[in-house]
Amino acid sequence: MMASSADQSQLRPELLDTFRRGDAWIARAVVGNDKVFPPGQPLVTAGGASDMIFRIRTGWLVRSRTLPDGRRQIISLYLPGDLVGVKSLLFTRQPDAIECLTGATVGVIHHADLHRLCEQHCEVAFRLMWHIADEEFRLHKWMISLGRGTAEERLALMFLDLRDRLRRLGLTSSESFRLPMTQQHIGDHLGLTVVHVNRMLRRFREARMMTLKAGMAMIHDADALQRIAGPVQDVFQREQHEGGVAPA
Amino acid sequence: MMASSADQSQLRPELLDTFRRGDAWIARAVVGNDKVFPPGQPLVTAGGASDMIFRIRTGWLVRSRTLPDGRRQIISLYLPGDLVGVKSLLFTRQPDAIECLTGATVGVIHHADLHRLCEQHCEVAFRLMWHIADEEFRLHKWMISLGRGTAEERLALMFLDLRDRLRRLGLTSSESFRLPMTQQHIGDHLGLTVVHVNRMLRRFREARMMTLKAGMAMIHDADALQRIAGPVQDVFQREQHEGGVAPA
DNA sequence: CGTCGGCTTGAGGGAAATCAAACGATGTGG
DNA sequence: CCACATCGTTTGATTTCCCTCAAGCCGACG
Repeated sequence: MMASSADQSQLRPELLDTFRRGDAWIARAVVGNDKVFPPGQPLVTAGGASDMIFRIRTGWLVRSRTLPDGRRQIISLYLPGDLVGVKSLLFTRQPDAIECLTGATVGVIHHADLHRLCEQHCEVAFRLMWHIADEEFRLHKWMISLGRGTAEERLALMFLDLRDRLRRLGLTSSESFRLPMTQQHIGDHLGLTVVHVNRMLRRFREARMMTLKAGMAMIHDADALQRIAGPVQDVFQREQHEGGVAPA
Repeated sequence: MMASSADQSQLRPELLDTFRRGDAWIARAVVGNDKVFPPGQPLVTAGGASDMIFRIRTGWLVRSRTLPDGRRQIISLYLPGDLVGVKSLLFTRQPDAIECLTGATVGVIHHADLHRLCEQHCEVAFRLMWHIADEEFRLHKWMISLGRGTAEERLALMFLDLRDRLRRLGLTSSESFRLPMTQQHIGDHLGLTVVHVNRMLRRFREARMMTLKAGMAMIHDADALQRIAGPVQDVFQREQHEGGVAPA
């Protein structure tokens, strides 16, 4: 069974069991409703409506918004195990597009079924609420990075964050992982241009901190990345590294 | 009765009634539990725990995060009618500080009471879920602004957004409103330095678009601001102004 | 009257954007 | 099999937006 991100989060321990049961109900509901999407395929288009939510089995999705003049912001990345589109339960339309970064297989649940499930098992509603809260939690983190971080800090933070997320999911145990994003994607996520992302990556490479090549990210010196990202991380992330990074 | 932001949002109409009932229960629960805080007083400190949530009666609150080197990001602004700290129901600790921008009176509900209320009336749980979803919705909007907007765009967007929020709450009907933020606050919210905020404000003033003086914001040319903010607004906001801003 | 917080303005520097072009893979069709 | 088109990456030169540093100003307040 795939580990859930709740295990490592700040979820109140007394709620963990409720969480797990809700999750299990949802997992059961999507069995047999898998859909396969090719890379680049939109699941939801900007300004459109939707009557289903998704649970990713394999592949990466992104939520993004594109401005009329072409500027684009990738708001969040979704990995296997994530629920996607939960807010569409509440809102008629939504201004973001959700699309595949890689080929992806996702389980589909229609709103009607989910509503029924919520009524029958209130842990499901709880699970959905937790999902939204967790996503917001993550957004807070990125707000700091976007608003106050330098290009280096944003990059370092992103790589460490992805490594940790993938580890938690058991999708990698080493310091290297598959990263199915072009440098353009990375720029759109971090609010930088491709050109500048490229330059910063070169700097990381030359400092032997990490390499990004052929869709593979390899972290050579996690401590160094950690030192760069440290200032823009939140209290909890910093606490985990307190022992390793001794202050002068 | 104060208008709620759900009225103008994309909340599914069939849920509006549920929303209102949940809101009413919460409103009833806070009666008589008012607390008064002076300006600058923290309600929740970064890294701390909390066993209560708040509903603002009067005054402004901010959620902010401060980095060890002094950089600061104001993540969100809370106005009268807003619920604050709802996510603390789910998480043990949280990395943000929540504090008063002005003197404020807030209704307090303890987690225990809220839990009971949720069990008795499931509309309450729904109301809480909507709150989190709505806040996330708003964060998405700011991500674009922070990641891809210019200083002018961010400022214009903020003023228009605040004006609209205050109008919806019935706290202003004109183009001017009380803005209890220093330019430092504004900078911390938009990811800019005070100095640069000041320069951009001067530019707005010299272009006779808007003035900020003695804690009062006065919008003189809303269309012009709208033209500046337009590109970084979401589809829905733009649609509202389509008629007014004819394309060339 | 002095000081303190917030506002304002100037001068200079730096981080990231823009503009432009070349390069390397990968794929495709003649 | 090679011409060539496409897509992503890489690098250089230049510009611009915003930051930093610094100082003066204004009103509030003890």
